[in-house]
Amino acid sequence: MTISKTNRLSLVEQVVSQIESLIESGEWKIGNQIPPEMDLIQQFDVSRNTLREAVRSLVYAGLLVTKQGKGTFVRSSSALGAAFERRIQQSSLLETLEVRHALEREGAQLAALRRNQEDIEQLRFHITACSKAAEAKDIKAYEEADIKLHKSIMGSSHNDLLIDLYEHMEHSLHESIHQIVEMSSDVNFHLNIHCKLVDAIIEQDVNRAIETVNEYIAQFKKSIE
Amino acid sequence: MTISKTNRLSLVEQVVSQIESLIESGEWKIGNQIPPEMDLIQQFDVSRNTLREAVRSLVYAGLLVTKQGKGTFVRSSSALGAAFERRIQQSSLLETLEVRHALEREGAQLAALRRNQEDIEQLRFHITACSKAAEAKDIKAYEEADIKLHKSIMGSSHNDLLIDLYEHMEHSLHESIHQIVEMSSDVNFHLNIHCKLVDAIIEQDVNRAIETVNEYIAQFKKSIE
DNA sequence: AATGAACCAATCATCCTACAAATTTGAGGT
DNA sequence: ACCTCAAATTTGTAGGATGATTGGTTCATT
Repeated sequence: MTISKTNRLSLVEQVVSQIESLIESGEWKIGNQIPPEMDLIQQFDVSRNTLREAVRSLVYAGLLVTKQGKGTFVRSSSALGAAFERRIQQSSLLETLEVRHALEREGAQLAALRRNQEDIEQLRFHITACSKAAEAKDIKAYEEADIKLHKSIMGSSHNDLLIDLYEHMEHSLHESIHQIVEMSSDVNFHLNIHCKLVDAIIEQDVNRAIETVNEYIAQFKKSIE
Repeated sequence: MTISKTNRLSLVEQVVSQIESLIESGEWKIGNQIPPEMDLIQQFDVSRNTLREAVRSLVYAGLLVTKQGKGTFVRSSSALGAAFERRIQQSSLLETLEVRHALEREGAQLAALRRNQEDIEQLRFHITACSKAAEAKDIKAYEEADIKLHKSIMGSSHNDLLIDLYEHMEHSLHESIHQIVEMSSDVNFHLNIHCKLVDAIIEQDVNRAIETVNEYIAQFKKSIE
């Protein structure tokens, strides 16, 4: 016995797979509207039910989003995001922060090792934006710039899986950054630590980069106790 | 403005949500068969299409699995698993290893801080199992014991989100552990490092725990270069 | 010309019936 | 006891009909 068990893919699974390919290959670009159901029914040569089950699966996974009366649009090219965000919502702030610590520490370490000239320019640009926003006391702008800086650091790690995971903690990031900026009346302290981190990454000082991440995560932790 | 945008949930989304609750609450246990479509149609008072779209979404997410002619069964209680595994499959071994590093470093740190008496017993049990398997030169048993040890360490962190993420790297874990055990003819070195890590966690020596993780991950990295 | 009401077209959402395919069950014959 | 095959159960696929939402068009009123 023990012949291949799940050898046959259902029609729905085949359609799902094809749509995934279309999205990943960039043929269906993020933000764009995909053809209406009727067209896809003909394109894939399946019934409406089959197509809808496939599309609905990808909507749940976060790759597509449907808007009644308007159409269906490509939302993301990775199914990891929606699941991760859903899971994060069920977690405490502390748990999420610790996972952030895990990802940011690794990200900072790798960034210090691998950052190239382009990364350095990006980092300098975003840290300058943070600085300006802090000077102008524009809290909202500071938060925005801070998030972009964090993403830019993560991007300098050149590890797509890590980047992907971090990307989808953005909502949680917003929350915690907002909280910390509100609580600590001293934005400059926050800014200083980030400067230190960017310096360490640019100078490829791995240990200092890691220690700096540890430092500001510890600060966060204290503030939510 | 900022009036509620997506205030209305579609029927399918409502059914999905209800099924998720049934699974998470344990009312539908993992491995068990769920009621047939016809029963669910009556239970949720929706059409077959609507119900099927909901079920199909959860199948894609990895929570359910359907078998034509037999029924639908609960596969997992977390949607993160399937998405994460799918994403990992597209990643290189190096990328995955670095994410493992991120999670294991954080896990070890938190374990050293939070391990309780029960954790200590678990850790001792699994490290002993590793030891015995190494003595008996039973590679397969060693790999099994090693994975259980790693999970046990992660469990000692008492961070459910971290545990959940790590849980679903198991397949990747298998691969890399197999590879490292095969390559390094010296299993004792591998075992020793793990003993050191467990010791550090039991003694609540945070820095040594982190350094030990760094040490064996660096070893892994060398081996796949 | 500006406004707004009524209408229309496109698109997704839901429901319905029917049949196909896979699996299990059980009746009936040997 | 064993085999055969039909029936029942369950998921898979097809196709049609109607409702709901959105966006745009037309057109009369001001």
